[in-house]
Amino acid sequence: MAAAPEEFPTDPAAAREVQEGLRQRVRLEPYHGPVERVAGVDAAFLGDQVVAVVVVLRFPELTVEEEAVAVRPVPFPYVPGLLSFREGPAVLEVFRAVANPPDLILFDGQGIAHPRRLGIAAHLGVLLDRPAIGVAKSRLTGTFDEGALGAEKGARVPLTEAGEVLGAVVRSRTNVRPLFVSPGHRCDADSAVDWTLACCTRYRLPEPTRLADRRAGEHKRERRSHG
DNA sequence: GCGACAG
DNA sequence: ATCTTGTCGC
Repeated sequence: MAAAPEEFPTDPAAAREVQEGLRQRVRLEPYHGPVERVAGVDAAFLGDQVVAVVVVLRFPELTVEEEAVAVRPVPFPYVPGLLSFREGPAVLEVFRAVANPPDLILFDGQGIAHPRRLGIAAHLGVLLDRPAIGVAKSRLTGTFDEGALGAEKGARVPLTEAGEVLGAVVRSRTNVRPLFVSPGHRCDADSAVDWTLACCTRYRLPEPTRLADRRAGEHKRERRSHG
């Protein structure tokens, strides 16, 4: 069954209203697991199509247990702050193909570190009703003390806005650009950072998100050459 | 009015 | 996000 149209409007103004309503369903609380499965989600674009990928890993082994792909037409333009309306429908569809529900989900984007506190990880975390974390490669909103952020892996400094803690800027690897981690749903800033770091090995991106990103690229490549 | 702006 | 090879540096 397709998502109800009112949940994913085609109009930016209506989309912002949906966010204002859903933000009230976000639950910020410590999350201590236990985690047996961690999923990574990512989306890629090919022409007018969205390629959504979810990779489920075993934790703490971080070995791939299953993956799924969904392709759908792009439903919304890219508008800063409304990313989930562009990738959300495809992501929800790909999750319907996942056999074992993951205990935790890592998204490529913001959690509550968003203008209306409903980045893609918060939005989809609520709809999927699962602990979710936003792991973004760059900042959308919020400020942080750049000088206070150490260069060593594990270093972190709070990302705030008007005194509110939105998440943290985290060094996932020594001497690499930091990640912007924020809770999406059913976790808080500290646990979000801890779980994210627990999924980081030798790369800047945590394994779940990194593998989903790689898989999305592979599917695009083969889909581009064939039919 | 002038920037900033996840992917 | 996407168009794209080799190359510099830890």
